[in-house]
Amino acid sequence: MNIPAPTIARLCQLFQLLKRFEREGISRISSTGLGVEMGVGAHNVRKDINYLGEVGEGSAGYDVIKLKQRIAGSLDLAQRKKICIVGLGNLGAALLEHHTGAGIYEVAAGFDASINRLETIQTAVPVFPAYDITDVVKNRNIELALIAVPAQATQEAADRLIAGGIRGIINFAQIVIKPSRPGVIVRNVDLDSELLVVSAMLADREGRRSEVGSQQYK
Amino acid sequence: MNIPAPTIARLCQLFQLLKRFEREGISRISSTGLGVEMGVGAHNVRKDINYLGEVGEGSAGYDVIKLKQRIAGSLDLAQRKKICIVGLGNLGAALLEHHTGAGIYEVAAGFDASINRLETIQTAVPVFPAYDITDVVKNRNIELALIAVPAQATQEAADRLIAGGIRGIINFAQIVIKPSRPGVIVRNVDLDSELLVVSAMLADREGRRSEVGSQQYK
DNA sequence: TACTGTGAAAATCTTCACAGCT
DNA sequence: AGCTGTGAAGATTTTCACAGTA
Repeated sequence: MNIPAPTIARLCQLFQLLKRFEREGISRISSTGLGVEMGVGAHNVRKDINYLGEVGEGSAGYDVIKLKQRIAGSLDLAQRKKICIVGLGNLGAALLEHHTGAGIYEVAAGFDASINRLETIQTAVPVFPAYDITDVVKNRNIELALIAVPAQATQEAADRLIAGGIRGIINFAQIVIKPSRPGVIVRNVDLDSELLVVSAMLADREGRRSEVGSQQYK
Repeated sequence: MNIPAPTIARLCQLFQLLKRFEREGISRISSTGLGVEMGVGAHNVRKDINYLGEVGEGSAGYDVIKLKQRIAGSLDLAQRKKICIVGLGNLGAALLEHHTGAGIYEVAAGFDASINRLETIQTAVPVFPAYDITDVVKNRNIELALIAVPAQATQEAADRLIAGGIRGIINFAQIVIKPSRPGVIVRNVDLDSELLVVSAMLADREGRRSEVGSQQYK
């Protein structure tokens, strides 16, 4: 309980990395090695792992499988979760396929407001009209949702999902969802904003801003 | 120079929000109003804006247009940037369309390793084989790239982009890119990890972890 | 010897409180 | 009166340094 959010994010990244090591047959790895692979310092890796209690073996680094299981156990990552995708436009449809084979999640449903879209889409995932969101989420015990609808439809989609008992949402629209029930975790992944952020960081780091205003940074 | 990264991210979000206000005909807004819309405190909004120097007018909140222009000027967000997309699978192809109409960026090229894919894809964006990445990026002055290729092909794609002079990369694969030249900004947007993070936060916040190990959090 | 685990220091980021402007 | 701008306090996160262990 109460692991800092950045640590949680890095532990998830670490979890994925350990799965790769397992596939590649690497069975033991040091914090330094992990740090290189994750792009963070070895200190940071050890500190993060330390939130889970002791795992390493004194001198010989971490056992890949044990560490992976420890993270999965602590963060409830062991069993597949059911997810759904709301909005089956270009992005939503791509997500539908993208995640099917991943192994971490089962895509249990797709939703779209357009009946026409539901009839023409080619997919093995069962799809439903948007007005069924609440019922389907409830009846199939879907835990997580990806929302890939136009900005102005996002809040309503979220409300329906939450009414059905959804526990977490990843939102691809450039609008902030106001959860109608507390405890729902929302993460925003706005592609346009990501591009802006990269541009802005370049401008800031290089001091290449245009001189529209007169004020300087303090 | 030297604006904190979280502030840069929020300023970009703010920039998008102001564009929406402009479309909706809202011309003036207070820090409180902005905070509600962005899901952060009014203090935070003022502090962020303050990095740009003075903008507000003492008593009456911020002028939407002026504030937007100030952000654009300081963060070099005013003119469209050229971007490209590497990897035209489900996700890459969706991104190709997703961004075409956004207005912030011009999608100047797409790349894929499969010639067959290049011949069959339907798009108005010019597409090229992967081995042309370096030349096309250089000749067309493309500044930013989205990488949506399989994990094992990611580093090579990045190397080619960087050789062509790319300045920023958004990476959709679950692998950390090691830039072959300093100064390139890389942001990772791994969809699987995002889902894991949401799961993990739920587990952590609710103390619902399974008792695989014996240790507790400290 | 090579590595982890962890308290403490440092850096970063957020929140507060209130002076100052319109 | 209502709102911004900002130094200072507070909280959080990262980095460090080194004791402890196999």
